[in-house]
Amino acid sequence: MPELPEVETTRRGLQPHIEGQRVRRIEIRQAKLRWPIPDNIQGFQGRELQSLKRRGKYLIFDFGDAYWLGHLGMSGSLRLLAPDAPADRHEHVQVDFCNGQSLRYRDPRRFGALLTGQGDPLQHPLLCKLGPEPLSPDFDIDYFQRQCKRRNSAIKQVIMDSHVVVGVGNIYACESLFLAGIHPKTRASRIGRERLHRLLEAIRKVLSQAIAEGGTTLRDFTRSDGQPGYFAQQLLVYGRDGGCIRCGRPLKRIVQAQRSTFYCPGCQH
DNA sequence: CCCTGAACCTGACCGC
DNA sequence: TGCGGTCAGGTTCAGG
Repeated sequence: MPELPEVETTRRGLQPHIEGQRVRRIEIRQAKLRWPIPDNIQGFQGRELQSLKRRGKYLIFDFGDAYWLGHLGMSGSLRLLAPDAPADRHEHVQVDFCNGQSLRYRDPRRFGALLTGQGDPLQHPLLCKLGPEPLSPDFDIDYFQRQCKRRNSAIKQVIMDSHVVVGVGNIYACESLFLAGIHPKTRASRIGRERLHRLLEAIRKVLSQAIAEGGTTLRDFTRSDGQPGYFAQQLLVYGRDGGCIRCGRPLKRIVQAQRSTFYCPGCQH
C-alpha cells in the first residue's frame, strides 16, 4: 500500500491527535509481523509521545529517550478509532492514549513492522544507511549522478533502492520515469547528467504532488481519517492499459525484479 | 562492493 | 460455488 506520500499522509493525519499524549494501554493481538513486536513495548505504558516523525517510509514514534519504529509494509495502515471500537482479524495492535484516542495498526499481509529502540532513532540499523530524503536538498544532482555511475542495473531498480534515495516505490518509480522520458530498463551508469537531472526533478514533482493529494488510493489505502487519497486519478502510466496520454501508443507492462513496470515505448528511451 | 532472487503473508480477482 | 493461478503499494537477507 504505502509509498512515501502515503506514509507522510498518515503521519500528518495522526500527528495532531497523538503528539504530546500519554499512553494508557497497549494491546498486541498479533506480534508476528516482519519481525516480532518486542515484549518491551509494554514498557511504554504511561509514557508521553513527544512527536511523530518520518524517515523514508518509516514512522518514528519519539518518546524522548526511547522510540518506536513503524513500517506499513505492503498492506499496513494506521487509524484512530474510539477505544471500544471492535477490532477485525487483521488489526494487530491497539494503542489507547489518555485523551481517548485509540490508534489501530492493521496489516493483512503482515509485511510491516513495529520495533522499539533507545537513543537516537536515526542510528537504528534500519535507518542509519538510508539514502537522502527525495524532497531534501541532500538529494542533489551530484550525489545522484555519483550513485548512478557505479550501478549497472536498471535505472528503475536504482531509484527504488532506499540506499540511493528513500521513498520511491513501484508506482512513483514508474511515474517518474515516464515524466523524465527514460526507459525503465536503461542501465543507470549509462544515463547522462542532463537526463538524470530531469529524473531527479520528476521524482520530486511526483512525490510532492502525491503528498499534496493525500497519497494514492488503489485498492484499500485510506488516510488516517478514513478518507481516500486522490492521486490515483493523476497516475499517467501505472496500472493503465490504454494509450499513452502523450503519444497515443499502447502502454506496455513488463516485469522487473518481480515487480510490474508500466511505461510508454514511444516516449521512454 | 554490486547484483539477483527468495523470503515473509493474506486477500482480491479472473477463468474454468 | 469452488479451485487454481495471478497479482498486489516493501525490503531484508543470503549467496554468487
